[in-house]
Amino acid sequence: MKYRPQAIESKWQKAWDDAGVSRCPDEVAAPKYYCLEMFPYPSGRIHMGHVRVYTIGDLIARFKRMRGYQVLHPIGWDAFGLPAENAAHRHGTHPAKWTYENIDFMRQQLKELGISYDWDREFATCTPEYYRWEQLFFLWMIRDGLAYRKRALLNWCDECQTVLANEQVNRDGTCFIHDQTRVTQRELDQWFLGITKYADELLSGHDELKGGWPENVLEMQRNWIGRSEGAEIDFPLAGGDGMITVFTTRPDTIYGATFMSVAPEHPLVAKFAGETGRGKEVRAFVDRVAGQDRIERSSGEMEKEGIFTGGYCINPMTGGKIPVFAANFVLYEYGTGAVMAVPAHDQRDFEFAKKYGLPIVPVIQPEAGEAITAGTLACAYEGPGRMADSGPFTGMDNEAGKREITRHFEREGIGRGKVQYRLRDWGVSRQRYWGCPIPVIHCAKCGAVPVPEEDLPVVLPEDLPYTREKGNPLAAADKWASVPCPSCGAKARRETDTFDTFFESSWYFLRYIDPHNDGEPLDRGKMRAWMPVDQYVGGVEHACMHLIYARFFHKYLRDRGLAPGNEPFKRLLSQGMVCMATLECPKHGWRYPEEVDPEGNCRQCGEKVEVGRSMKMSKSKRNVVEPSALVEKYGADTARLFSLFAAPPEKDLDWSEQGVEGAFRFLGRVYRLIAQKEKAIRGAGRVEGESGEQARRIRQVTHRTLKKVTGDVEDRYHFNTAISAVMEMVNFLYLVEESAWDSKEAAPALREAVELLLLMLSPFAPHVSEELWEKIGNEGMACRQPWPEADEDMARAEEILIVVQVNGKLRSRITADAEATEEEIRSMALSDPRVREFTEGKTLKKLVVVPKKLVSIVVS
RNA sequence: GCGAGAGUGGCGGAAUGGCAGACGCGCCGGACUUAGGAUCCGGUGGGCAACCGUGAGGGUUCAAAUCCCUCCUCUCGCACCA
Repeated sequence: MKYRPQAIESKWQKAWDDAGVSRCPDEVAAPKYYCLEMFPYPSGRIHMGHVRVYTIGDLIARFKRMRGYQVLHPIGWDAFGLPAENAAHRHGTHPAKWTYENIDFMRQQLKELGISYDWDREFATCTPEYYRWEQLFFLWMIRDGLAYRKRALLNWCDECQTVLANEQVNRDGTCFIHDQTRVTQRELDQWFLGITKYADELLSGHDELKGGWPENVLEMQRNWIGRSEGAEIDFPLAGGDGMITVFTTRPDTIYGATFMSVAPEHPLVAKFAGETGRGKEVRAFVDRVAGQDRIERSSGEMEKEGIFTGGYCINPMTGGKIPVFAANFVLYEYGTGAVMAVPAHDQRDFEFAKKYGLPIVPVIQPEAGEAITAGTLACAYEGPGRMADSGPFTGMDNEAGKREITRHFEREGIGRGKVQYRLRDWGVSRQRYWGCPIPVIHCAKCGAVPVPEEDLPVVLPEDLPYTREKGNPLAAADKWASVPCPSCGAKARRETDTFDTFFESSWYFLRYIDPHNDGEPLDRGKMRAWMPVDQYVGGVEHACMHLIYARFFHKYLRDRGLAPGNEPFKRLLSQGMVCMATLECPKHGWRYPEEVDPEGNCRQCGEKVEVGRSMKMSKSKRNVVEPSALVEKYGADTARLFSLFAAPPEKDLDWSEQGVEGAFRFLGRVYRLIAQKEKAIRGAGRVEGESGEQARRIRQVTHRTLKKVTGDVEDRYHFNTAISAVMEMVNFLYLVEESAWDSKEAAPALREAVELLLLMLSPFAPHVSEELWEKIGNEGMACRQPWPEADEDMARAEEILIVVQVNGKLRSRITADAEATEEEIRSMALSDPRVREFTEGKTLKKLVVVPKKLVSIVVS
């Protein structure tokens, strides 16, 4: 009767596979449900984070299948990426070989977990069958003006020999992979996707996602997109041609603009400095600021400083001549790289003005309190108010003033209303080998020429010797790169950059619907049938990049008539990280398990090791747990149960070996309970009609548990409490007396209890549930049974415990008939002896009856 | 600095304004046993008690872990955004 998961699990994995329980036909024969977890990067082996996310997804998929949905639950591999190249450098292998070997290994690991994927739909993004279509999308984007080429300042890592996204730069200005390498700025020709064209819709689309997506993810996306409304204003240069254009959210304060701050990189800085003989000083400042890199410059703690460039411009409203400063806090990439400075109403400008002795002119007066003057201001007044000293706008409410002044700019042709985004267009070029080739040919005469559609795919040559230490071997692959220009036929050269790998992950969820279509990327009919993804599960670290890029892609493909609906992911579950408490030695800092002896002392110094802070599992911290070892020791069901039980899905999960033991013990308990009673259960009849008190009690527990579990899984996604409810039910069954199992009276109720227990457990711990389902003589597989409906009448209690409070303190508990009226409960409470002790001789002030819950009495 | 989230026993966590600490871990005790680190059963917030207890302080309410205000700490995201 011992629970031995290993034999059980391989048996049922094979049986499910043979029966095709998770295969999903294209034709939708029942309500569809598309359940998707973020696909893995094939880094070598799966880690606990994978176990967690795929277990959550599988629980939902299996539950929905039992609920009668036709569930699409696919898996694939996000297979292009830098780690493959790094591994290739280290081990002298080829990125392709490394990747495919990892996929084979990890596929096996996922299968060992019993995750119910439709493996027929599996694909890896590094195959031409997949990436050919994104090359096609890219050609469309060029044609639609959405993809364009731009010379741009970009983050550059010398070690990677490539451009990094802003998000790939660490806070300290180092590369996210090589944290010893400083990221520098480089100007390069790059391909960009015009994601900002969709900025407004990426924001307004949130209305559709509310309720289905966690609020914090929406908030992060809002901040990421960073919409601000304002105006662009042209400031003419004093005594010369040209102007400086600024963006401001406060056009109402323009009469108070007393100087101008521009980014040190702004071309006018050098111009002014040269013209006015301040070149040396200014250049020294600019060089110094350039040495502080971009991340540092925008890091808050940095001292705000600037230098007068020698130039002036004209405030177009006051006509005043105002000095132009180069300032380290102005970012060349944001807005226009120039800011009109209004020290009276912007704290940063205020500080700057104080530091450099620049005039402060208040132009907004608060409605209440004393009028502000330059002399009395201790800090900038950034609140609302009435405009002052503002020509014809004086006296106007400042919000109305924003609109009126902007209208005035537009009439005069000196400015315009503008919406500015923080979001920037997506640079997709990477100087990497292991990625999807950008389908473009560069010709000396014709420029960048798109590869004709009929010549797609541009296949990444996988037979290149992978020997270069740095940079992109594609750039050295002359044989591959030399081609005639498609337009003029002259000798030309392929683009040797590849796409950012976020390109692949931006549309894979669509391809799963039609993964083997070699005639077109997506089939419109199937898209309509299967989109959107009903439930997407993944880590919160993708809140901004992947989830915005994917939404953007989906909207673009929608505009091309390929993808239906406005949003690809209806519901999102952001699961927390898997963490592990670190062991801390007072002398040596954190240790990992093998550095600590069985008595809990540091092997190096013998000091007692303490349990330290919980940190995300990662190789670098050396606090990882190998899922395979876990499966080998305890079985997949235990690994799954533990990761669902230890924490609610959206919170971080603290790894605990003892917690795993607990999950294993529970499954053993279920196994023994049922295996021991196998015969009795097989022999028991079915519940029907009225039954005795014991049977009723058993059925009540069963149906209450079922109700709770169904609600927790379906509506609340509280998987941990669903499991605890099942545990309580098992504890209850252990306490049912032995004889009941063989009694004619109670045995049918116990049989029902066991059957429903196994069905409830099936999405959580599918293997052992299946085994026991078979053991007690049921036909068909547990995972294919419909999810049982709780019998409300059975679940209802006939007697209810009601608590009684006197003056807010709990004083007594009474049991009342479930149907008792408020009046009856009221008098029961008042006559209860325990209650009377506290009310005797006092006046009743108030009495509240909460039906079926409590009575609250106030006396004095 | 801005934004979001969190803070509950020795630990992970329960509790949709209504019995704080479900369930699990750990610990303690008992049973069974040649033996137990297996299994089964029981106990387990603090306090002798009245009572006290959900980061601290205030408020709303018959009733607050939950709602409001102030503050502290932690995590995450953004980071001088004009």
